[in-house]
Amino acid sequence: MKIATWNVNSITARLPQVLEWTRNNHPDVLCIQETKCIDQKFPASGFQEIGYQVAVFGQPTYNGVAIASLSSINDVQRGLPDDEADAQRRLIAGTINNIRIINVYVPNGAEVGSDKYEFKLKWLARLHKYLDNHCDVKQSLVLCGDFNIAPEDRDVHDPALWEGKILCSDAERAALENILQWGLVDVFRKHHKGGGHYSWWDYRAGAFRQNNGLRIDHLWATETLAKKSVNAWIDKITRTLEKPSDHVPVVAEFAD
DNA sequence: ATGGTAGATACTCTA
Repeated sequence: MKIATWNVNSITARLPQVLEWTRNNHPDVLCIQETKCIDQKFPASGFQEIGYQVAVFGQPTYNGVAIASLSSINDVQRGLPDDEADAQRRLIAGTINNIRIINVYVPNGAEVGSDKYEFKLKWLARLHKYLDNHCDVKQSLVLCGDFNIAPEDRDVHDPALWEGKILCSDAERAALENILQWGLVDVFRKHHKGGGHYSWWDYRAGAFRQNNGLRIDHLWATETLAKKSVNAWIDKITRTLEKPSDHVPVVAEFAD
């Protein structure tokens, strides 16, 4: 079972690239963030043509999440249970081959201390509450997506530069650690202990060229599933393509 | 303290 997560920064702008990557890498499940696309316009047929079905939860211009899967997607949930009707669309969950998949696009937070920052911390607390009240830690479960947080300094190209900044602040890291403590394992870190592994590079100031990246896209699993993890990797090559997303796929493989 | 780029939508907002 191969599961991947990728913030594509617009599914319509990235469709040919996403379909080609999916055909070449053939994940069982691809969790997509920042689709920036209403459900009626989601290019579902493109995925169907290569053997995938999709579950989508989008909105115009911003946010939006989707799951593409080779097998059927059951018990789909769109949004957090305590979301307002017009809430930003940042979570979609479904059960595939008896694995509960929770795909999230955590708010960016803009700047430490801003309203958006407070919204981010509250959203993370609500995600934690969702796990507590609606998920089973003993089940095979994956929480993956764009977390918009680098958990530790080894996930940051220049920790001194980023210290206390958005994506790296203590409160964000603490909120993330609380969610991990619910009973999840960072599957990438099971296989790679060192620094220099990033999943996002800013479009600006030649960040990718200088490898000025952060590891903010994650794939976490409950212990039941994590112990079956045989490999995990970040597919950096997609960032070198023409018109790339600013994020690259994170992939994990599990024994059946 | 600010700029750099990209995407969608409508000339601005978000990241």
